[in-house]
Amino acid sequence: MHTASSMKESHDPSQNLLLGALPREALARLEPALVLERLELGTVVYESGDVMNEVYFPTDSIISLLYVMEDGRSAEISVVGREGVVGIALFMGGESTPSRAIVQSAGHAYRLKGQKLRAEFDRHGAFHHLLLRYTQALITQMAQTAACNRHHTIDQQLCRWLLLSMDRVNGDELTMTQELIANMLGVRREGVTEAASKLQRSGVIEYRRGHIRILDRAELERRSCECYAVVKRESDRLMQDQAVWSKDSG
Amino acid sequence: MHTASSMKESHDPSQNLLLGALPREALARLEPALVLERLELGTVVYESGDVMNEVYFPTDSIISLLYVMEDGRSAEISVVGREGVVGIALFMGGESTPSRAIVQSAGHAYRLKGQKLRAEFDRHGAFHHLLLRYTQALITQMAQTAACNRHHTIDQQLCRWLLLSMDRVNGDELTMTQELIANMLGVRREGVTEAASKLQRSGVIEYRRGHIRILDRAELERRSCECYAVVKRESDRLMQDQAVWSKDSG
DNA sequence: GCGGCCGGGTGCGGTACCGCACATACGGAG
DNA sequence: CTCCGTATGTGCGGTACCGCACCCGGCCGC
Repeated sequence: MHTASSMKESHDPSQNLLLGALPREALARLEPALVLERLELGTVVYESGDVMNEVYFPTDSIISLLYVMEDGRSAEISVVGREGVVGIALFMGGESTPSRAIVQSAGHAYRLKGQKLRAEFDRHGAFHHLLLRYTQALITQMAQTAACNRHHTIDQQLCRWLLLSMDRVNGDELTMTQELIANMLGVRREGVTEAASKLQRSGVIEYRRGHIRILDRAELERRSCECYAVVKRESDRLMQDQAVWSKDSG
Repeated sequence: MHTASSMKESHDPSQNLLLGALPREALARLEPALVLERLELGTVVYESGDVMNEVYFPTDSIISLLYVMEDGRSAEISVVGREGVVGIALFMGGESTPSRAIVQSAGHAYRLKGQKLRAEFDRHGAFHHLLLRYTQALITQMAQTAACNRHHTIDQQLCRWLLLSMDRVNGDELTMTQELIANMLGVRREGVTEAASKLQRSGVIEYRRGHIRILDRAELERRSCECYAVVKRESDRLMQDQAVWSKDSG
């Protein structure tokens, strides 16, 4: 009874914000091809260089796009939740990317075959418009990550990362180890431990063996680098006028 | 007489590889609207947040996309030369980005009004296809930059950066100060000085007050991190089958 | 040919992070 | 309740880079 997930849940494609922003007709065309899927923590959705055959529209799961270097070190380049879609290379035309997509927080996503995706994309209606705008938001996130990696401390980046995750999950608790976070940020686990215990001592968060609860979100935002706010603002700007398009033809 | 630029030069839109890959009819439609422009070192093509009104197709100039943070520190997130176009937000639908575009190496570019760009883009032919593929290549470059910023040393990154610049310029000489390079990489000028003088002592490059000449490209590639090769390989993959499309309808 | 400016060289102390080694303790499985 | 795997805490020496201060000297303009 400590989480809602033990209760009966209802699922609907429009819980994903991209799908939810589509006009009725467009969503109706896609709906028969959307397959609800449960994604467990750590599942690799795409491996670097794999040819993609489908895309995923998360609802309550979070998927990280991770770069893995030759020596095994890694860095997260962006994170995708209900606001987005994993597998943009399928409509951008590349069929694969050199990054890995891995489930960072267990949950659900709707899977869509590449062929169906492209059929709707190629109608050049709301779906097309929406996916390109989302891609631009994703680009902003990657660019900000690049700059953030260069200039900001682990303390700041941990705050940014917690905020990005919080925005994509229900409730105020995240299920993930510090080791995992370290892999995402591309830093040592001990560095995350230190940063996290500072936050805990200050009463900003509270954690125990793989669970993190946010206690003071405002303070978290204050301690974060500007990168969180910049990405959020730009994402909101790019996605806000979906409503306008939803009224047009699909 | 120390550079070729004092001689009579010929300019043609197809010197830009994206324009050059277009089928005849498509290029013919765009050509009347393409304006050749000379871009001087340091010119700011777009400022962060500016509404874009045109895009630029470089021929022999190089334009850097730079993130500038609140405290003034900066980091290059990608670089665009004759293989690409500056201003993707215009066709992706966002109209602006939070990054600055600045001329990193003087030269020429063809300017195209946003309206004309969109008209051709919205025909959903070769131009549309080509620009989306290019955008994916750009995304790869940004992602690699993010990871590179996290894990690689200044020495490695300087090599990567020199190689990326060399690929976009005619000849074996670059005109740029170490201060400028430092801004691009987001590091101290002294750090670049040290890395560069190591390369000079080893006979890999040779420089004097704002001019860098590459003497041993193979060695430069050896000393670079993997990031250069990864980006190059993926770029080539994404752009190679332009020819296929050029034969189809424009 | 001379002065000044700007690009580059060098040294110094400080810090953030690394890699490693090992201690501790939570909390699920039995 | 006990055991044990694994998540987390901590310390230590090393390094890459930072910010600053200052010098040097090529090169341009007069």
